[in-house]
Amino acid sequence: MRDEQELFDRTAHLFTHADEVVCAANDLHTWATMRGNTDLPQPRRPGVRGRKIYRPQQLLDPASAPHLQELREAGMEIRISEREINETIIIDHRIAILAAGRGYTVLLRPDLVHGIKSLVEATWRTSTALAAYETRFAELRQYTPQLIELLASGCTDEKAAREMGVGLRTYRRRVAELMSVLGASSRFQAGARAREAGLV
Amino acid sequence: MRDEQELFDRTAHLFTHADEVVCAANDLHTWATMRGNTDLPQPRRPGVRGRKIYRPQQLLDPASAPHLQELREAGMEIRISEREINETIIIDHRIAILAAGRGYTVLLRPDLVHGIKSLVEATWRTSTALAAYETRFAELRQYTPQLIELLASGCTDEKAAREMGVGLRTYRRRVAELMSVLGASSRFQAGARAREAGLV
DNA sequence: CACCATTTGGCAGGAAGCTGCCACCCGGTT
DNA sequence: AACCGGGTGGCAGCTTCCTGCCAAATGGTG
Repeated sequence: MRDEQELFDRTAHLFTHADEVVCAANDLHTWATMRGNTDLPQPRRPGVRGRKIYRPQQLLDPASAPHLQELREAGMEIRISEREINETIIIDHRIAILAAGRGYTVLLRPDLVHGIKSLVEATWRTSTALAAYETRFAELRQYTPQLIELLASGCTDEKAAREMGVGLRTYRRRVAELMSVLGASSRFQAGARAREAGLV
Repeated sequence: MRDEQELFDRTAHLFTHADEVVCAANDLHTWATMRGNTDLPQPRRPGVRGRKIYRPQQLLDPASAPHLQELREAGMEIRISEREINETIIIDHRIAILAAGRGYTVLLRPDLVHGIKSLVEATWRTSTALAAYETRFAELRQYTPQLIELLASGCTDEKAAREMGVGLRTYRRRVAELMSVLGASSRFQAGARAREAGLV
């Protein structure tokens, strides 16, 4: 298929009957169009499972916030992947749609779909729930990157504080703050969670 | 294709001319057979890049050690993925081979291959270099899962040591050992790397 | 059993991390 | 000017973490 319109026209019926949809997207654009035409995966029927994988950039883009909100309200599970992902949709374990160049390819062969599905599932598992990101990260992202980088570099608090031109007390205060935000009670835990959240 | 033999017969020439091979396998069996018939990806020509992704189980299986050794000597890059992966080979960005059920499928369409490749690359990136594992992981794995779990739980060393029925000194020794394996000089860093390696 | 290597864990002393207290500086308000 | 809320950072005292040292336990070997 050559463009989104064609994809949309020919797959809309698949979505309306789907019991399970997994969808990975590098940018909102792809599915935004579809959504713009008709709220595609929505309205969703109860008992239907929908999952989406996005990239962190989406969270920083204010324009996409409403869309995410919409999806969440529709009961979608949303995760964020730090890794580059290929645009992919999998429907009911039976149908796989891959973005290829600027067209799309629909795969139906069960064995192929299964293979692709297992790859997507792997990405899903290594991704982070949106909630873990969003909750307090938006406001955190402004001043913590350097802090986390220093922490992750493994140097002592003293060096780190000097590095960011701040007193030891202040540095530690910020670490404590960060840990509280991450809900961590040890630095190891904090490190794990930071990494989990893709902040490292 | 229906079985390994057929796959082997029909793809051998691809390997001998390949400049880059990426390969993911859940068990050695798949490619072991091929290797048994003729040292397949080997002998490898200089300048050729070969990458393989395995599962941690391989490291525990003594039978596979020689094979891994062989691959490494052939200059293969080997990584370990904590995640379930689908058997996949990608040759020169042009050809993808997927295991499907008990047969195999060879894909040639550039767009499809590219899509699959990006998925495999994502898995590659989230995987851990064999070296990081093997060095001391084989023997470490017996008691580190619990250790990491305790560390990640955020409790103090004292509680953790009691929890795993071991002296405080021993517990800390193990933590130090783990950190050394992870190449971390702070617990935060260790947490981040452990998470990165999928050990959490 | 005696002998060895390895592992364990208590102890001690030091390094790093944590936090309450408080004085200080700064921009905004009254 | 006096006042105030918020961020800063030195200090002190405490907890936690780190590690070298060594004695005791453990587990094979000869």
